[in-house]
Order: sequence, then structure tokens, then C-alpha cells
Amino acid sequence: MSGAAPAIKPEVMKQLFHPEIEDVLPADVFAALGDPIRLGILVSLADCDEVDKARCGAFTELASPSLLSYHFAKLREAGITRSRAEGTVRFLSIRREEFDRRFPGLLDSVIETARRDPSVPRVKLDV
Amino acid sequence: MSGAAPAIKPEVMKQLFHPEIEDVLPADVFAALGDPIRLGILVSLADCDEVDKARCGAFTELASPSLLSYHFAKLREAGITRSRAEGTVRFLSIRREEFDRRFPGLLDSVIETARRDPSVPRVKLDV
DNA sequence: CGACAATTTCAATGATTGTTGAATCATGAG
DNA sequence: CTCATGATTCAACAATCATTGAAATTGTCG
Repeated sequence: MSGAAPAIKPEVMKQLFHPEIEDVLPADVFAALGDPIRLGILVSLADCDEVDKARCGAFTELASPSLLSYHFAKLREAGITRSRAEGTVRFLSIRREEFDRRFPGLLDSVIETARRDPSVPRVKLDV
Repeated sequence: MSGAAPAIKPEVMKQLFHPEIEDVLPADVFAALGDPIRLGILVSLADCDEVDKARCGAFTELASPSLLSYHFAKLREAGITRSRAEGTVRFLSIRREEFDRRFPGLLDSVIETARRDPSVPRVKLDV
């Protein structure tokens, strides 16, 4: 709606692509949530969220590094999470404000649903 | 939890399988919601719901009969909808109370999310 | 520099998905 | 009984998915 064109830098773009929150579609969000490992990542983030302090490497109980990377990308491309690189480490966080503005109330009930269910795996993220 | 065993009639079971709501997993629900046609069926049902009065044949604007049948099955197997056969016609409805008991608040925000988004197709179900 | 650690990428795999069109199966009408 | 109708099933297909393990990438530290 605002005139600001994306103006994406292609070199940086190759990795760590984050969609504009306006471009995210409901069906894509739900598809991204349709996997137990990804739900596990989400609730673990939600239950830790000392915002932006969750290292990607803290999720190794859930899957192998390469598979985790795959799932991180799915969540990121669905507009649910943000990945920030800092040195050799990556931090993962929920795009809370943006996402809540785009889909009010949705994330809360999704997280609550996942949190309540024992079929969703969890990771204790150190504070 | 309650002692009442399912006691399912196998002849009727072959088609129209509905899972026990307790057996439905969050990831399966979200996977079922991860498709625009299925979201369209859901919001159309939610916006009509003169409960149990929605014929399957009323959704033909969304897809071909055979594809609709496929999507109906997905929603049904995810515990979201109920399909009732009456003569040569089938009626479709949302498993509201059960689902809300199993996942409180979830369906409301899912439907609201889908309703608000123009990417989700809709069908006007005659009252 | 060179070894190391944290992640991502790549190639390969089998499984599942969404879609199509033809065939099938009931049921109710004539 | 036969025929049309509403809906599901089946076979086929390309596309995408989740998963694996090996290789490449990037930054840190000695």
C-alpha cells in the first residue's frame, strides 16, 4: 500500500529471505505450521522469548542441524520467524508485532494450542 | 476418558471416516488448513452455518467435484468438519463444540484470519 | 595462516500433495 | 427396471515435502 518498493539486495537476499508481512498469505502460514517439528520450534521460542536470544543451535534435540535449517527456512519464509546472523551464530525469534498486526489474535491461539498438546516436542532454551 | 467405546459400524465406516476429536493432532489440523480451497470451504461454512444445511454441491465454484471431494476428506480427517449423507446428497458442517473443546479459541481466530483475507475464495451458501 | 565451530546448501531419496478426468456407486424419479 | 444426479473413488501425473549425509560457507581464535 505504501509506495516503498522492496529494493532488495540480491547478494544478501540469497540467504535469510524474509517476506514483507503484507505478502504473507494465511494458507502459507498454516502450511508452515503443519509440522510437529516446526510447531515445536515455535512453542520453544514462545516459552523462552527473552527476545532474540534463542540460538539456532539450541534446537538440536528436535532434529539434525541440516533438517533444522530446512524447518527454520520454512518458518521464516512464512513470515512467522526472523533469523538474525551474529558472527558465526544465528538467532531466531518470532515476528510478534508485525505478525499480530497482520493476523490479530492468530499467533496467540496457535501457540496456546501447540503448548497444550503433548505431541508437540519442546526444547528448554537456557535463559 | 469416558468408558463409551466407539462401536463403529464397519460398512458405514468405509466412507465418511471421522476421527475421535481426542485423536486429532495440532499439526494435522494446521496441515489441513494449509490450502486456500480448504480455507475457502471453512469460511463459507462459518458464514452460512445454518448448521448442517450446507450441501457439498454448493461449493462447485471453488473446484471440480472430484477435487472438492478430496478437500472435503482432508478437512474431515483432520477433525474440522463433519459430513452427513442424506439420500443422494451430502451435508457438510463444522464440528464446532467438539473442536472448541479440544482446541479452545483456535477455530475462531483461524476463521477470522481466513475471513479477513481476500486470497481466500468464498462461496455464498443459500439460506 | 589454518583449524574449528555453527549453519546453510546441495544432491539424492521416498513419501505425500494437489489436480485431472474417467469410472464407479448410490439413491430417487419416471 | 432404467435413467439421471450427487458425490466419491481410482489411476495417473508433476510438484513439493521431509529427511539424510556429505560438502560448502562464514566467522572466530590460536
